[in-house]
Amino acid sequence: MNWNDYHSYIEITPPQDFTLQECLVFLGRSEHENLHQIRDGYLYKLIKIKDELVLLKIGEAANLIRVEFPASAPTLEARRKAATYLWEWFDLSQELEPFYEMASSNMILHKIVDEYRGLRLIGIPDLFEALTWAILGQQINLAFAYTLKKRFVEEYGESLTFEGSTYWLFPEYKAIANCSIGDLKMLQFSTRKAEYIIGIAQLMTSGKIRKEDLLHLKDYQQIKQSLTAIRGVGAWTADYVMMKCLHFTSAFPIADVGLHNALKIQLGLERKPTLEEIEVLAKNWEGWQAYATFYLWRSLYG
DNA sequence: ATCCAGGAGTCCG
DNA sequence: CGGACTCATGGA
Repeated sequence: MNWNDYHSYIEITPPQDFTLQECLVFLGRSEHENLHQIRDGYLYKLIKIKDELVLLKIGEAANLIRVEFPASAPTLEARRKAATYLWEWFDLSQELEPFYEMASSNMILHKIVDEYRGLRLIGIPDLFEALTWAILGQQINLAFAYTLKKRFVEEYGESLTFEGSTYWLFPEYKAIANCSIGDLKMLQFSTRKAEYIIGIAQLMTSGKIRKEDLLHLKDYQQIKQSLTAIRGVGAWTADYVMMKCLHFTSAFPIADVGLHNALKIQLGLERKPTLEEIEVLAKNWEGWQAYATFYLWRSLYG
């Protein structure tokens, strides 16, 4: 991780193949998003560092990522954690050349990697958030999923108001472990979604699911099995979480409806492709299925 | 009104 | 193991 500390702000030197603007386009895809804001070309994000809410203002300065701390003077630890957070959020450890190399000769991918070059797989570093967001999105349209998330965040998350704008933090699992099914049903969660999410909050509170433990397993299949053993987590959710939270570039949520729609459009099909057809199409994506999927999702947002 | 949505669990043979 | 059924409700 390459960053410079100027005490009141920091600058991160991104790796090759990084374009902040492309990442901001993806982050700005939904009007309903309340876990970050984009204004005047700057990205605002609230994070928590040792019980303290820290607002980040992220922008570009001469090909560097500059992070300012508009709401309060940052401690050294806050500056370090901010750099670490951004490095993970934007997946800056990844070397994308092999992906672009593969994609350049791929019938489906070559056009979109050219168009969105520099886009990184925007992650969800917090495991509880990744799991919860995936479960919220199961089998309902995305607009409604965002509505549910907004209610959930604004009911159980912490917030900071600065210069007239309110910034939200995703709820912590400890705060949700004590919820009843009825509490979440009041937000229009289905019984199933409420059960799954409270169950996961309880598993995490008791230490039975931890991101570090999953990452230590290393092996793709072991981690996927550990995840799908959780009630409410099927193959799609496990791959989604491995892709967005655990940084597995080979994770592949092959049953994803958004992926199907993107492939249908890219290929000019009358219908969505079948799973068997997708397996054939993705034959050469080996090792980069997550990035291929992510770029295809991006293609759905104009 | 009708169909679909960034699925998962359960049951049945 | 593979397929059908159930959940559950907003959006287009």
